[in-house]
Amino acid sequence: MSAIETERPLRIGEVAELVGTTARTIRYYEEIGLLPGSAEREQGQHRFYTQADVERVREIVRLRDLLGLSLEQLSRLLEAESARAELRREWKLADSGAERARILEEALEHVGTQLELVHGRRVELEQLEAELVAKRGSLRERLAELAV
Amino acid sequence: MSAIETERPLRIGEVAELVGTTARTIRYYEEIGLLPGSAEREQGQHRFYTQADVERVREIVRLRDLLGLSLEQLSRLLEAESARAELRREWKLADSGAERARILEEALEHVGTQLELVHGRRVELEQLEAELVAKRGSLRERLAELAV
DNA sequence: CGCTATCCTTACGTTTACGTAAAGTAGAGA
DNA sequence: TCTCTACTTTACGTAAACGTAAGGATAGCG
Repeated sequence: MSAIETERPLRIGEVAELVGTTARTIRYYEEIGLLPGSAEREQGQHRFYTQADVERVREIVRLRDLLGLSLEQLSRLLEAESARAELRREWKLADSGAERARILEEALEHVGTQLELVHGRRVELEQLEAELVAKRGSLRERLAELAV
Repeated sequence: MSAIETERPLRIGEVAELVGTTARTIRYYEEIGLLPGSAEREQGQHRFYTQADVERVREIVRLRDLLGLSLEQLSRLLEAESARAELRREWKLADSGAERARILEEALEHVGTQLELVHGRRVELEQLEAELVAKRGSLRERLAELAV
């Protein structure tokens, strides 16, 4: 998986295609603060993205599709990610172990929040699936009984 | 769970409260064909619901919240339910075993469709959950390493 | 039979999550 | 340096899923 090319910057259209969405959507997500939007970009200049950015967009789309949250709720849930990006920067500057521990603990909490939500959803779906399986079983039974 | 009272007909407001939604939503679902809407009701008369109707609404809301489908997609998925209600009526008239077998088989297929979708969703969520658990694990590890 | 709460229909309003069009600009390659 | 494509911003459009308000009718109770 290592790179032939050294992180060629991607344009918004390429990112969109890679992720399976549209440029408009990516701009929109930036507009509402779901995506960061590089600070050193001035009016009119093109947006450029790294591979990490692509991953981020991918994750957002994934969560959007899997959990049924509004983008605002998703935004709050992803303070996690936004914060983690921020923390990664801080990480490099932090020298004391205590500093680093604090950063890791925050990250842990964020992941915990996400996990709770995802776990809850999964359990609900599992429950529903079980009920459907049961229903199917009973139908099959009745069908078998008819075939005596 | 047996009844003190014999199926008192419910009004739309009661149903809404029981399910945790609004009367408007129930009317809307009827409007777009997601809910049947009793045929023998004339212009201006109140809607009345049975306990079975409540269950149906509950299931719709549940599916709406758990799967991220549009109401139209949900509608198609629930041809299942609508059809099954219809089939239940037919059931009482059907005398030949072959007839009954056909009805059961159709029901089975509908349940199968739903199950496929729900199962797929669950697997995706499970995958996501696993990834999050892994992430948490790695964070914990790094945190422990700091504390040596 | 009258009262009142809840319902009815009709219709316009609202939010979310983008789509789409227009007019102009940036940037990679020849 | 020119050119062409993919980008930029601005702004209006839209579909889905209801919310809400108005004006009037119904159903159960006393």
